[in-house]
Amino acid sequence: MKNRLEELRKAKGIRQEALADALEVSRQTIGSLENGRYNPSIMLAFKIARYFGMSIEEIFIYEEEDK
Amino acid sequence: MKNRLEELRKAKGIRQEALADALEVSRQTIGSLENGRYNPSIMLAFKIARYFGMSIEEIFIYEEEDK
DNA sequence: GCAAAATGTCAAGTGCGCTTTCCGTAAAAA
DNA sequence: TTTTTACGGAAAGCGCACTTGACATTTTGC
Repeated sequence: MKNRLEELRKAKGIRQEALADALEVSRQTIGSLENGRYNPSIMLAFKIARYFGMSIEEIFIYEEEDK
Repeated sequence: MKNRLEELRKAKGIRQEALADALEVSRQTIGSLENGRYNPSIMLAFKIARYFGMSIEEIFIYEEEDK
């Protein structure tokens, strides 16, 4: 799964830490999502989508081949 | 988080086991989601949405308060 | 060039999503 | 009544999402 987190965050001109605070998660979680180390839980995905005023599908790109 | 899984599954007239097979998860996972015992991972949410031809937001209803 | 700010990343710990296995119950079929 | 079908639910185990903490590296601004 790919995502547009880094792109969207930079478009807002905020730091990882500020986004983390707004979403009530740790800075490491934001960094890990941006770098694709793991996928968000669905609750966090909803929070992120709401924060950016977009749908989950617009931010997270589902890719078949999973693993 | 609430979801419309049971409603959508019944509208399709299929059993929990058939849905589980289609989504490549166990029957217990479907039952647990329908009864709200836990939330799906975002990968499973994407699979479910694709299976029903709907968006994640149309199937899973995000609710603030939770735990 | 230097210091501070922002990000990358590792390690250890907690909790949950999902699995397999097993048993209980209700309703329909026989 | 007995058997079969569909669902509910619990227990144990595994891996991943997320945390705190610490340190390394890159980027920014003076």
